[in-house]
Amino acid sequence: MSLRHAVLATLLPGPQSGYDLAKKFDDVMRTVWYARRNQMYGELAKLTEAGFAEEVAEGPRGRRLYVVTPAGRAELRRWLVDVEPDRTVRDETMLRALLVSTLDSADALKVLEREENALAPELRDLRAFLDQQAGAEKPTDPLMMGLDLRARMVEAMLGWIHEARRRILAQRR
Amino acid sequence: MSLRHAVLATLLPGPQSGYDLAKKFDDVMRTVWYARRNQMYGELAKLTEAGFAEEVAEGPRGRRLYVVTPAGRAELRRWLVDVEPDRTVRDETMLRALLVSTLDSADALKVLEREENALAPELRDLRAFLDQQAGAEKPTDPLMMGLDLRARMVEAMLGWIHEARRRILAQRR
DNA sequence: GAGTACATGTAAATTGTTACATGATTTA
DNA sequence: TAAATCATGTAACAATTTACATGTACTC
Repeated sequence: MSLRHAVLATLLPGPQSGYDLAKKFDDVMRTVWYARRNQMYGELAKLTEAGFAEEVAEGPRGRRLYVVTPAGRAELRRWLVDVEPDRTVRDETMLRALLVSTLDSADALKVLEREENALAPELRDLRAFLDQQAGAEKPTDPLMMGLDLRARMVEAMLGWIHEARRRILAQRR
Repeated sequence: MSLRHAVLATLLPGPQSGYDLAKKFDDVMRTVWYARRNQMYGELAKLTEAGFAEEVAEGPRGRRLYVVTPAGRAELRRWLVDVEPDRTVRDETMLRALLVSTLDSADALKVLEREENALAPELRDLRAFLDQQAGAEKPTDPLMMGLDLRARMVEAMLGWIHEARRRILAQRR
């Protein structure tokens, strides 16, 4: 049940609506803990009921703004520091990578190329953004740290793709 | 719905029971697509109903052995080659890494250290196994390729942890 | 005034988790 | 013969996905 804490942390910077959070999940959280728009509203309701968030204002178009309560901050800290992490993984990209080796070499190379074409531009954009932000005031900013981690992950995946291709081509002869 | 294809691929090498598959998911698939023991039985039933697997024998203790049918092989290939991958991620380790920056520096360093202590031995074991297997006959074996990918991912995460620690300590002064 | 983006939800179906139930065979 | 491991499942609950429903404010 990590969605609760992902939402709590995303709400931390200040009063935001479910819609605002959904956008942040699409932009920043997507590569870490994906969630759909309609999950936000349910989670905000549960968070409010539990006393970890509260509604502070209503804006135009029925917009409801929430903030994290002190109890919510404490809960987030408790979860990060005291709760033993659930290290189980469910990553379709990795699963597909693993299963590529069940294909014949032509299919395998095709699939690997598609992955590379999806990941290479992402890494380029990440690197460009991070380089541009280098030397900024806040090097420990969650966004910066998160994007740096993502860049390292994508780089590792691309390195693996090159190695996989090399092995498949070597075995062909 | 990747479980279906993860099970199909795991069943590929030959006749196996739900129990056998569960063990493989615990050992090898754990770092890619985790699934519980009791999910296997349900998935095998669905796979059989869909014609992608079939029961071929009964062993001792009610052990039921399944194999992948030709239709199952075709389905696995179709999914890998023709179905656009779902690249959404849900990774608690990455989520926690991102949220570490919401903590004060003492807590953050503590949490980073715990992660490092969990990952460093895993990487050591992976490297030892891969080095030992280097030069084996089957360099494109799914297990080898999967472990190589996992090693690269863990390495990337450890690199990020060191960078995160460096930034936190630098900001302290 | 039309189109776009904003904004919040609900219902049904699927997938995954937790807890429990049951019994067989092997090994010490 | 007791304990460990093998072996399959079900029921209730929680999380997630998909599809739908509804209406508001801004911008051209």
